[in-house]
Amino acid sequence: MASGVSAKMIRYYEETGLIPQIKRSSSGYRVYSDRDVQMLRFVRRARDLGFPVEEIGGLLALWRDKSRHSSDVKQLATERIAELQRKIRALEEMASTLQTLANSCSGDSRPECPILADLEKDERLAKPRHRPEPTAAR
Amino acid sequence: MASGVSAKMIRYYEETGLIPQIKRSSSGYRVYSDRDVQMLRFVRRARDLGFPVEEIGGLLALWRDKSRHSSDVKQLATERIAELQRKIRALEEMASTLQTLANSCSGDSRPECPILADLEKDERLAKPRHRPEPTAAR
DNA sequence: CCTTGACCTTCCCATGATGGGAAGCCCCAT
DNA sequence: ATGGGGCTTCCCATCATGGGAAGGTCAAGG
Repeated sequence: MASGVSAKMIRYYEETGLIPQIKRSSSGYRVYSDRDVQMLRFVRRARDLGFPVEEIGGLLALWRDKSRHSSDVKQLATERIAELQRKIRALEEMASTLQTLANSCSGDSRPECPILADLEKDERLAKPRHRPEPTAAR
Repeated sequence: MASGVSAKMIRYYEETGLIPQIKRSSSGYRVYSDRDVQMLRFVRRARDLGFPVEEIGGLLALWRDKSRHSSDVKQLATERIAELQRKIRALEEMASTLQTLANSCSGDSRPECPILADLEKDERLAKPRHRPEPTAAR
C-alpha cells in the first residue's frame, strides 16, 4: 500500500465508518484514487501521532471541510497532547518507583530483595494519595 | 476483593495459568487463604508498576523461590524500566511533534492549518531516519 | 489458449487486560 | 422461608492489528 496502511486496516476503517467505501473495479478490487491514497496517508499519520481512530473521524471531517476554523483543529491537537502527557506521567511514575526499588536491591546471589518485599505490600495502606472516590467498592 | 483484584481478573489469571487454581468451598465458591490474598496483591501491584501479566509469572516464581538470587529480580525490574522508558520516549516524540504543529497553528477562524497540512504529507519522504529493512514491501 | 504464480478478496480467529451482562446457585439476616 | 445481595460460569465487547484459509483475478510466459 502506497499509503502505509495495510489492506486489513483499510477494510477495518471502512467497516467502522472511519473512511467511506473505496471504489471497486468490476471484479471487486479496490481502486484507489489519488485522493484516497492521500486520505489513507492522513489517517496513518494521525495514528502515528497518537490519535485514536475514533478521533481521526473528526480530523478527517475538518480536513474535508474547506470552511473549517483552524481553532477546531488546534483544539483536537491540544487535547491529544494533554492525553499523551497524562500517559507519559503515568509511565514515568511507574518507572521512577521501579527505579527506586531496583536501586535498593543488592542484585547479587542473596535472596533478600526489596523489590519483592514491596510488591507483596498492600499499597492501599501505604499511600493515602488523592481520593478519586469513596474507594469502598472494589 | 481485599486484594484489589476483581473476581473477573482472578478467573482470567487462573485460566491463563498465571496463578494456581484457588481452593473452592463445597458449593464452588473460591476460598482465599491469607497467602492467596497476598499473592493477588502481589500481582496487582506488579501490574500497577507496568509489568505485563506474562512477566508477572516470572516474578511470582521468584517470589515463591526462597533461594532466588536478588540479581534475577533486579534484572526483571531493570528490563521493565527500559521498556517503560522506550514507551515514554515514543509518546514524548508524538507529543513534541504535535506541540510544534499546534504552535504554528493560528487557532482562529481561518481554515488554513499547518496541522492538517502536515497530516496529509507522506512522512516516508519527509524523514529518511534509520533503515529498518528494505522497506520496499508495505 | 491455458497454466502458473502473485496478488486481491472475504471470513474467522487471536492478541492483552479488562468490563458488562445474563442466568443460575448460595448464604445470611430478617 | 423468603428476599436480597453475594458468588459462579459463559458469552460478548473493547482497540487496532495481524494470521491464515478459501477462493477469485490478473498478467506473463509457454
